[in-house]
Amino acid sequence: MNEGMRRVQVLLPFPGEGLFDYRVPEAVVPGQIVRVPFGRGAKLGIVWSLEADPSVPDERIKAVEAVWQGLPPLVSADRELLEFTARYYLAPLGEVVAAMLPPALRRRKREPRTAKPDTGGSAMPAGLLPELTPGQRAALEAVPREGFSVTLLHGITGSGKTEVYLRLIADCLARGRQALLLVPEIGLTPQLTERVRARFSSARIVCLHSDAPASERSAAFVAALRGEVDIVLGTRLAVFAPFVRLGLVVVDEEHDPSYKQFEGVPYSARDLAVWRARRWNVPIVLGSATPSLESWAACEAGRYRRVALSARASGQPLPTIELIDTTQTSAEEGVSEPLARAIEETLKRGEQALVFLNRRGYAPVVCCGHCGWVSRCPNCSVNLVFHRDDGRMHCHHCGHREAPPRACPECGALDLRPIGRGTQRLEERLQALFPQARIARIDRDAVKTLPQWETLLEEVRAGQYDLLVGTQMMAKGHDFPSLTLVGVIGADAGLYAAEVRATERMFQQLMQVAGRAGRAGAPGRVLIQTEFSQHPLFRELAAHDYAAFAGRTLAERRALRLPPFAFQALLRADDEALEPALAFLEEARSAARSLAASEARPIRVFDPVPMRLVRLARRERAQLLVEGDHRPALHAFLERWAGALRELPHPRSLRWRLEVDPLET
DNA sequence: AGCACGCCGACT
DNA sequence: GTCGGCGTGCTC
Repeated sequence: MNEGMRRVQVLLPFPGEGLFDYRVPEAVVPGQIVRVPFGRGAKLGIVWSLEADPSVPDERIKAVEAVWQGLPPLVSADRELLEFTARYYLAPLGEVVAAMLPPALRRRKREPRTAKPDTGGSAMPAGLLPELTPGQRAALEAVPREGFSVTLLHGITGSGKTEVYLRLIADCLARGRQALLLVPEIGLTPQLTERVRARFSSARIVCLHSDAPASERSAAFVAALRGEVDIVLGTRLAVFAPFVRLGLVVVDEEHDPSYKQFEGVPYSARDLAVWRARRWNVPIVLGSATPSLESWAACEAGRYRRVALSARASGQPLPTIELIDTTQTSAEEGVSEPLARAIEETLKRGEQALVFLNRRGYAPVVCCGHCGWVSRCPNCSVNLVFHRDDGRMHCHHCGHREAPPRACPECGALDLRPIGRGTQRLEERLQALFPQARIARIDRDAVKTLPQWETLLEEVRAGQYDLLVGTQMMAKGHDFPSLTLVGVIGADAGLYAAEVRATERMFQQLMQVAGRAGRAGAPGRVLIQTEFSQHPLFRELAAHDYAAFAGRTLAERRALRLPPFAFQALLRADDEALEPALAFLEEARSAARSLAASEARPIRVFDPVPMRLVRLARRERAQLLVEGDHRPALHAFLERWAGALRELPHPRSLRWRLEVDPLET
């Protein structure tokens, strides 16, 4: 081996473990960013260990192309974050580092130039700060500024959680430390981004999210690695942003399912954020009006602190929430008489109303009135949704579209009807009821791009619309000053669903959408149409009593040994047909049973079953659930099981993946 | 993931 | 007779 060179292990973004040996100059330390020859090309990697793998002969070892000396090495806490992620989610390390290194940076041939000496300076808040409410002041006093702690900031909508985050961040920056602020979706929170920028106008802030231009992501990563950043604001992928002096982590809307990654390594950014805060020994704040039951239970167990903000910052009362029993009142074309009357009164007062229906399109299915034929997707096990705008039937899962047949393909009858209702049909109905009203429909079909969305939000705020029809896009934290009425249609879907988290989701969504009503001026009113007005969920919702909902639901989960009182992993398999997928899972189950037998603590291995949405994009899907009451024990089992799974033979066309802490089972 | 090599269909 | 399909195998 060459003089002055040593052999080290380099971690590369790669589908497997990604650890390869290279020769490097003596001075190299772990964490250093290097560019290495790989195959015919080259890759960016991280010096991982000074211990090389002796089984690879020296003559096969290449020398690194360049050590990017201008970049400080990734600190050990952040290297350990990658290792933990790989271990916890049973993913190869190479795939995890691929989630961290921005693609544009990986493509770079040369090291990025040393940055302009950016004035970090004071980075202190600019201008006059809003006066804190007593609740906010108490919350700020309750959050420790040093050492690891998890605080659940349970603040009702409009209670001023953001102001608490901003003060904590200011405090963190004042101590010369960096803050990480995670948000569910940047696109949906332009207001938060603006507020952070306005408040810390002299701070170095980077935004990290998957829609950001590649070069921007790359530059943000480099700046963060160099410690030339005060605040990292971003979506789930920002949980991997490198830090050099992290001082605070904030996860806004911590219950939001978009913290969960589905493609690639199936990680939960919220959970990793907590791990990261612990490793860095810094406080983390999880904020939500409707916390996840996981976090709520952690408070009950004394692992997290809970701080409540229970009054609106404006002093406004919470909206009144009333139910409309649709078994008693007919809801013609979806809009009941009491709701129609309430909308009319609202419009008369010159205020805005929102009707929430979480189903886009015109009608969820087209049906033959003669033989009962229904429009099915050829690729998925779902009905095709009729859309009025292009007059075609759409699959909301695989994107398939087709024109509706003139006559029934089964019986030839000329009696095809759109059945049920989506936002387009609701809009039509509302326009018929209120011909003068200016209606905006807000769903993914009407709002396709971020600029479009921002323009529309602006127009709504400027009062260019009287009546809004929207899906869950509408539910997330936007302020509409003259919106005083919210109507909810078709809220019952989650109520008796088999999904463990269906009611939790539904409660969260209803509470979020209810929070849109009456934020600035007049008091808000929420009307919910339901067939199940006696369900306790609605009583709790009407009382704005999240604690009651959480307490009742957690008691149910405890009794049934469901999460968060059990830990789960889900093995999914898909293939062109269902049988091979089930056969693979059957083998996997046998392996699991024999491994589980030798575990000290019980591991429950369930039967392979077809997934609820069994066919998706021409593939048939099945799954197998395993559960344990003790997380370390489940993990010990999962590690052994994952090893066995990799040895299991299966047809080439079959794909499988193991998901730890699945959100949906 | 890239990017080779490697054996079977329609074309300048 | 070639150009090119993507199956599978490897990368320190």
